[in-house]
Amino acid sequence: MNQIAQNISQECGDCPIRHSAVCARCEPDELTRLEEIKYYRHYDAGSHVLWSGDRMEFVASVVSGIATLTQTMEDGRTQMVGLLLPSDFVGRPGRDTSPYDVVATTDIIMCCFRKRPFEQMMERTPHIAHRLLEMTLDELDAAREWMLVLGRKTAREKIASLLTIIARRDAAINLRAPKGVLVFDLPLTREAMADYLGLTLETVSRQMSALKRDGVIELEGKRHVTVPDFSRLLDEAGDDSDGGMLA
Amino acid sequence: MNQIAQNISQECGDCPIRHSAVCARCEPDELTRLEEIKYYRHYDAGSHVLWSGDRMEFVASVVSGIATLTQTMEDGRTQMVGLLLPSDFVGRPGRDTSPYDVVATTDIIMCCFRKRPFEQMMERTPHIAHRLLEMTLDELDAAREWMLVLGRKTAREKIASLLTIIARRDAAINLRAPKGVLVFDLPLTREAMADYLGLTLETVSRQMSALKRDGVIELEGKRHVTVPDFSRLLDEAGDDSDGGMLA
DNA sequence: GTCAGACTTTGACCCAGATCAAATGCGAAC
DNA sequence: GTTCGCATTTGATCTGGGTCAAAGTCTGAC
Repeated sequence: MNQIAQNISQECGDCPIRHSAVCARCEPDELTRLEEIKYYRHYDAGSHVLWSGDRMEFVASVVSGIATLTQTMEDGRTQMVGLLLPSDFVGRPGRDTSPYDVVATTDIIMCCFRKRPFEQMMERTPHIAHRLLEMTLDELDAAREWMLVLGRKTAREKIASLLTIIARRDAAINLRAPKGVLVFDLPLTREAMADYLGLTLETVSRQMSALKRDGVIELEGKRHVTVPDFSRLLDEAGDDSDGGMLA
Repeated sequence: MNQIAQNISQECGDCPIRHSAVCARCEPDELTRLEEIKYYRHYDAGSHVLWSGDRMEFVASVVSGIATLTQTMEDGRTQMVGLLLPSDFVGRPGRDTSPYDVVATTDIIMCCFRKRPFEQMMERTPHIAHRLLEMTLDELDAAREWMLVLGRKTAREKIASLLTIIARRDAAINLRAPKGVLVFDLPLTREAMADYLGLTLETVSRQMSALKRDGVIELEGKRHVTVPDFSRLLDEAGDDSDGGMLA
């Protein structure tokens, strides 16, 4: 299941998420102190990072890979409430049980900090607290955006909205503007997409087929997606024409 | 429309939200500095505090009354993404246009801070930044809880969930435990409830009638609600039996 | 007291998406 | 290369909640 990660002792200075994670604003000396309390951890695709109700021993940043935050009702209905990408933060200072299941969708590496030392450090270094506030506000905006999707959009618009988000993220990683032709891989199964969108996997599949039939997307295999015209996809998502802006 | 509030110059020390708003953690001297940059503002029921896209000149705390945060699509579909109760915070340091409409549901009084001075003050007083982080994390949890409601619950469960929230809040204000018999007034119209729940007002009305018929609630007029057995209501909401806990 | 207008309830019907069921890939293990 | 298991697609049917329409009901203004 979960092993202590490869002993490639990484230095924060070389870290791929150095400039976007919770440590983004830290000065070199602060980074040094963080390095003392951090450790890496690897999780296999499909394994649980945290179970809802679990005691959390640490907070962490996703270094690589993708994880999901989900809530499940007693009868098994589940709703994804967050998609964790590299640099996203897991856990809440001052709380010690997780209200959500955190599941690795792909193999992931997490940069973990034991909770107590991290909390102490947060009190002493405003750079961390400030960055965490900023990230939390971004997540809150994203959650509210998603409430509109869940509450008011049709199945087709929901799918298009999700594709839009993934396409944007992918473009951002590759330092390209999200417009024109875009190509990316879906990091989620149809079932995970359904859990994100409040749909069934059958409906997800049907709407993917419909978008393909209508030329909004092209599929190669199940996961490899080409968007011939990003603005067309935006229209399908029902978003404001300008497409809004992310942080 | 909006007038500068009654000139009852309030002192922070006597403020009803003194211990739960963004200023909750402030020391007396910090409060003094806040008092210098704050001003009260009154909005009539039904009026807009902010329009989506507006430049925000201030951030603010709700002192009394209820406001809503909503998002609207071009074709008019709207989704409420936040319910602002006394002590809740409006606005985001570091951003200057509102992504949402903020509408006063009842007459409200806001304690406003001009943005620039507030931001400067936040940098100097960690008590404010820390409290704001805490409040934002709570809101994020609430938003995620709401994603489960929007994505996976039936209309009846949605209504019961909303009633649960309002009943809990009301019990908290009156310093009573949320259990047994509860009585409160609905602060929202059927349409606002629908916008919150991702339903139509007709469905809201039908489900309210159904809950009444089934003895889960009693109605006196349209707004005055009696819950004879809170645990029954919790069951209807489909929440975990323990009812979860709020901050 | 009554009138106008907004809010709410109720009914009839319809449809998007759920449910149930069966094929169809498709990759990993042997 | 065959087989097993899983993800996905597709089809048939059902239904919860939406839509359209018509009554109530309440409140505040006069």
